[in-house]
Amino acid sequence: MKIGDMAKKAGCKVVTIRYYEKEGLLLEPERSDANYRSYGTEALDRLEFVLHCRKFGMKLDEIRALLSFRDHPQRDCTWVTELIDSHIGGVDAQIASLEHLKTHLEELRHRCEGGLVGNDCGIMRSLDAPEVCASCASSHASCAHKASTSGLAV
Amino acid sequence: MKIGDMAKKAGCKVVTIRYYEKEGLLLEPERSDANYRSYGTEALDRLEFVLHCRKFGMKLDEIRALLSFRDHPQRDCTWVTELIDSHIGGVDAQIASLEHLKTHLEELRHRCEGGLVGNDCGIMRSLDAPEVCASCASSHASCAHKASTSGLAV
DNA sequence: CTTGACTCTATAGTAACTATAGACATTACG
DNA sequence: CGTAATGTCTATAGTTACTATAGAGTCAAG
Repeated sequence: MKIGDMAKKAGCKVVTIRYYEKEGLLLEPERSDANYRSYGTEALDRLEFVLHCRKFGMKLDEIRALLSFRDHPQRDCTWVTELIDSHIGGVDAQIASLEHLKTHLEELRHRCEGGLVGNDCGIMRSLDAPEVCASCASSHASCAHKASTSGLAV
Repeated sequence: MKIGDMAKKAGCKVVTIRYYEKEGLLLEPERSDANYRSYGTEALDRLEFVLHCRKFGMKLDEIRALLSFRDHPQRDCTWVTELIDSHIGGVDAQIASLEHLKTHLEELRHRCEGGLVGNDCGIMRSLDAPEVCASCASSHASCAHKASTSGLAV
């Protein structure tokens, strides 16, 4: 199986496979006479594992750890459940933060119903000096987590 | 006002100010004899405008456009409301995607209640070959938007 | 046999910073 | 007044998970 075939089967791009290989997530495959990568079904399984993990929002570092666990299953997989738990927590925090942001954006949106002159636009004025909302001023509950990529879907 | 003072007043880091300057969001300030940046209140206002926009999740490119609108207010600010609207849409999509991801993570989490042996861990098995969920298989509704930074809070 | 599709490597770019290094300036303390 | 801590300067590299590009070699179909 050549790299393009595997990409098609796994539903990812060719460059992604090469990238994962360079990152050490995928093993270096055999090469053909023409130096083309040649894969078997095990390599495809491994790639799909990685892609599934990505869909669950895991970072490459975390996937690296999961792969080594997959390669050498130890006694206890407690840390795997902890990883998932912490992911759920992170997703919760992101959702909360986005909900909060949304209320602010909607508030901002209602400052201007369009067509107003620029130097009297309510939105622009609000961007100059927005009111502080209670939950923004007092707590940092919704600001707790770091920015991270989202937009992953299963 | 030196750069550190302004950073303190605006609540951002010194490096961020220098970065925004290099990106053309902030004007190049006067310099002291020792080549230190020296700012007035206008510079602080502009910085705060930028930071407010960032809290609303806007990209530096968008802020650049808003700044030039701020500098030269034209007749019509319709595009500002459109910008906000599209941001609200983006946030909605992100929330939907994260909610969807969360259900999958929770589903995954329940595969293993901890303490199981690695090579029979339900989570690991699911990562090898997860079931396809209806909304994942059929539609790409929740996968529509690109990954982007979130975690912004006002 | 040539044309188009596929593969290879290496490098640079993306977004919005963060971190580091090395040098100079200023401020506080004793 | 000296010195040590802090603040400022520039330039460069690193972060994440890819994406894009260039230039060259390989393969399959007509």
